[in-house]
Amino acid sequence: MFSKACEYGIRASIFIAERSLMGMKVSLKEVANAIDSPEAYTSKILQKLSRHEIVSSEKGPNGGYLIGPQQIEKVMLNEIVFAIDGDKVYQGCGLGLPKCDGAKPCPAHHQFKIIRDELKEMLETTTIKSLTLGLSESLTFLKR
Amino acid sequence: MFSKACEYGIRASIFIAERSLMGMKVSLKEVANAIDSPEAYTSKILQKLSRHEIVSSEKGPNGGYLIGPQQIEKVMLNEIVFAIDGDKVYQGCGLGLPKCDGAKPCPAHHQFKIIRDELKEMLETTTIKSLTLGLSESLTFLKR
DNA sequence: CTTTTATCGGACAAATTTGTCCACTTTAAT
DNA sequence: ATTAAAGTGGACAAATTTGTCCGATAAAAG
Ligand code: FES
Ligand code: FES
Repeated sequence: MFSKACEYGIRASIFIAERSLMGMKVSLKEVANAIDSPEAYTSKILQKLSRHEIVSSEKGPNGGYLIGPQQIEKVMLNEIVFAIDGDKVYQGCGLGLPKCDGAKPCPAHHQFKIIRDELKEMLETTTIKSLTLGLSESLTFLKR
Repeated sequence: MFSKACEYGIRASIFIAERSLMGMKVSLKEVANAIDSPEAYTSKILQKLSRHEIVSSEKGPNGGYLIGPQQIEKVMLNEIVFAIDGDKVYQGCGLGLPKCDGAKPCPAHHQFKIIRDELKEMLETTTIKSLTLGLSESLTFLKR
């Protein structure tokens, strides 16, 4: 569905959001450990999210990543997907034609459009914050 | 959503099915041309579909690919996806955890499960034959 | 039986994605 | 000021996916 980079990005954002809600910053090492991802690779992904102003980063001792109080209410899943994977989820044809185009559709356009529209709706209405809810009670997990 | 190989595989199957319904066989070259795919790569994919008994192949002069009269009524989209991409569509976690597992779910499991179940349902109930319908009237397209 | 035509399958090559390393910058603490 | 602790960013490496080449195999036609 998404690239591995995007999966890491979402998991990382959820973790940072959870800690930010508790008023904490987290280091790269903590993120990588929490979501079980390669540290340096995760760093690249967080840089991208930082440039897209989805997460904030602070350098120096006691630095780390966080999501500010205003941002945390607003960041939707689709922003992270868009920042990392671009618009291929939105514009891509299920059968691989250059672009999904209802005016010249592939044979499965109708079937795929239904699914894709629902996925889009889900991504656009799900906040990162809402995804942190089950974490502290161990109802949900960021690694296994 | 799917690998490129899988996209080629579905497009190829739809094309072969359309011709098979007209009682024709098609050569590798015709397939690759019809779906705008690299010939040798398409060959690998058709071999895989052939080994999974989704399409039939015949060697020698007047050889080519076809889908038999019984098969064409039965082949569903999900069989092609499964033959090429395996069960990652079915078992994969949306956030990249090793396996989607409701007993130890990722934070977005609920949201993803809804989408994935619908995708699964769609793939399992859509026949290749049904996807050929708009082709001859140029209502749908296998390449652009 | 030979030739021609087609798929089969293994080895190889290119491109993309994923992952690593290290020098650099920024910032806080001493 | 100096040092140590963090993220930054560029170059590189490994792995995976995508794509190519070519000889082997099978079958029909002459
Ligand atoms: S054209 Fe293929 S999904 Fe829309
Ligand atoms: S565990 Fe992540 S989608 Fe089910």
